[in-house]
Amino acid sequence: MTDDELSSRPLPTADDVAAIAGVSRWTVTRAFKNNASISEKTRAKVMAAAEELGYAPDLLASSLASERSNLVAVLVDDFNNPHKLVMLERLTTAMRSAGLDTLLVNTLGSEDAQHALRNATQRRVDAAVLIGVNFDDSILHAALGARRVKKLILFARASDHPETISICVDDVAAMREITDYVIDKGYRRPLFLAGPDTRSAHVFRKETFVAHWQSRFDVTPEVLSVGSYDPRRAFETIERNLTSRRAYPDVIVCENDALAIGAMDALRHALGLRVPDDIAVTGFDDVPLAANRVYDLTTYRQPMTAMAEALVEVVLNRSDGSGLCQFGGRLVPRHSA
Amino acid sequence: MTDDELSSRPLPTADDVAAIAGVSRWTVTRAFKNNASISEKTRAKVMAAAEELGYAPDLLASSLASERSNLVAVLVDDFNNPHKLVMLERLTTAMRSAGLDTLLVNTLGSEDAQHALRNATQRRVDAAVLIGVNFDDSILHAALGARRVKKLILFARASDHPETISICVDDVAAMREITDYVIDKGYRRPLFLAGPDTRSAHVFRKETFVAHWQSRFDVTPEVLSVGSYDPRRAFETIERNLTSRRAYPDVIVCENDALAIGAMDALRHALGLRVPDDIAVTGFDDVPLAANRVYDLTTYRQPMTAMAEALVEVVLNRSDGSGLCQFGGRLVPRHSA
DNA sequence: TAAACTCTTGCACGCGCGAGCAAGCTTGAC
DNA sequence: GTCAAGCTTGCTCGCGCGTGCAAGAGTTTA
Repeated sequence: MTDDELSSRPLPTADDVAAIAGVSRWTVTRAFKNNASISEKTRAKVMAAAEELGYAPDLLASSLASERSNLVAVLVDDFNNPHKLVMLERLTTAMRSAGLDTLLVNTLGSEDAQHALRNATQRRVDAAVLIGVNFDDSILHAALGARRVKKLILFARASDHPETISICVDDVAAMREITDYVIDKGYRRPLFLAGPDTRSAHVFRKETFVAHWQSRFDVTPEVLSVGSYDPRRAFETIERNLTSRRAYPDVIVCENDALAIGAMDALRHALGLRVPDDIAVTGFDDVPLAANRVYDLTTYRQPMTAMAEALVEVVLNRSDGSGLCQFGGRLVPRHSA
Repeated sequence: MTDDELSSRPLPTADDVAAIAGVSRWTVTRAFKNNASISEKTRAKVMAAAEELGYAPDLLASSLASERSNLVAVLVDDFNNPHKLVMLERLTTAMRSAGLDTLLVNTLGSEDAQHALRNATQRRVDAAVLIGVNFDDSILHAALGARRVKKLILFARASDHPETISICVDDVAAMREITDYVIDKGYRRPLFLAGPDTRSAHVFRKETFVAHWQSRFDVTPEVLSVGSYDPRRAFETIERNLTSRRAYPDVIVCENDALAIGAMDALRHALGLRVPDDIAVTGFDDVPLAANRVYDLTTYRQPMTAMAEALVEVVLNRSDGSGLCQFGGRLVPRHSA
């Protein structure tokens, strides 16, 4: 058959396949479904006919007729952090091998999350995954209150909201490990560099660091807030804050790698200091750039693949989503601290 | 009404809204459609009822009933290049404001593109956008031959395939501009660092550079191939290739920023050279990191926003997709060359 | 005031498939 | 050979909305 014939022909449906295979339409449906009650012989017959026609089930019609769409919305509000790309890669990989498709939703600024969420639910997504940073209580409430989204999952972020499912590392354990590492290395004048000040959906790294350091030395470590995870703003914050000082900290513990990289750049290029000789730096996430010899950043790697797989389990209802904030990661010691 | 009431109730349909507004279901549909034949008065009435119920049209059912899904698949095969994040951000922004949703498809390695494409078409996407690098002829043929995808768009990449739509900068003009810039700066011993060797869907930067340099000096510049856009591999390639040399090039012209950054790292940290004093470097793309003071990379910025908007026009059939590979970008001179 | 026109509204039918039940078939024990 | 039990297959009805046409309402012109 020629291209022209193909182009003018509508896509084959289950009826077409059924006609060729000599079975009913519903048998065709069963052939494409796991655990369906169908004999191997007829399934083979159906598959052969499907192959011949180039048939593939219409997921749209399937979603409409059933309660499952196998579509998951992933909402992202921060495209500046390269770590998001790593997350997207892991998530899409895990989801695709489980037959789940990804609807990527850009929340276009913090005020837009509600629209984004509504938009996603109009496509009947089975779940919405938030991998952004600026999602606060009002958004969670709106999303859950209206019941427009079946499942709300926070990825790599904790939440105390009871109807939300969080999948993340045990931030407390992780940050304690970093703190102890820094202390073991002999640093005693720390500065904690924090990101945005979100409320319910956030990380507990700052609080943990402060508390743990206090418990070890009975002094409250200094905290500096950048307001976002933008490396450029971290650069400016460090530059502005440190230039007028008489005494520098000896280590800057950062809430994530984006901040750490901005901080290192500021230390070296704005203040003319050496890392780690003058001031050490630690991060969190282990972004690709952290392994770069320029930065060689001591950081903490989250078990992203395992977390993505856990997310799939939750979406498929094979997990109730409890106890998913206890993932253990791995401290990656490098040269920066 | 309580949360419980809401949770047990199915989502409102157009029928529910119609009942409250005292109109027919089709009038409700019209109220949500632009350019529909409906009076302002009834539209207001419908909207009030919809607001009351929290109704939003079901895009799934809408897609099934019509020939448009307002869904666009974006296929990505390379999550290592941070530039992809910029593209995704621009694309999703432009598409969402045009009412198009994004299906993010990870092609999971080069052999998987066909499955990915089929997967996308099962959701009736209006178009498939390829922003990867490893899409070659066989994939384009399979996709177009089976007619399973209505529109195949290559973003930021040229193609000579007649049934494919390319949206990209004029690589020839861009690369000539870079070449002339490098020449004007006085560099005379160039090395071109190329990425993967894809066939039909690729950039013409290498060819243009070679041809243009030849036309200026009548000598063929040296070309080194990395095989991918991975900065680490660029690092290794440069390190391995330059260490055993007696004479260095005075400028390395890279096919994109990822390569340029890997090359700069190798020059500085593996070979102990200074950039640009010993060897200058240029890139292409203007990734966020290029503006970092550590790299301060001379590069070329593609008009990503305009390109994303052009893509939307193509998807919405407001453009036939011709002449979309003539976008003009901007050379961004920085310190690296 | 009637005719002609435009704008607005309602409706039959279909998009492709799934849940759940009922009928047909096979198998094995008696 | 008979009947119950299990397995396999077919089918009715519906998911929520769009297309295209026809009827109704409103407006203008002669």
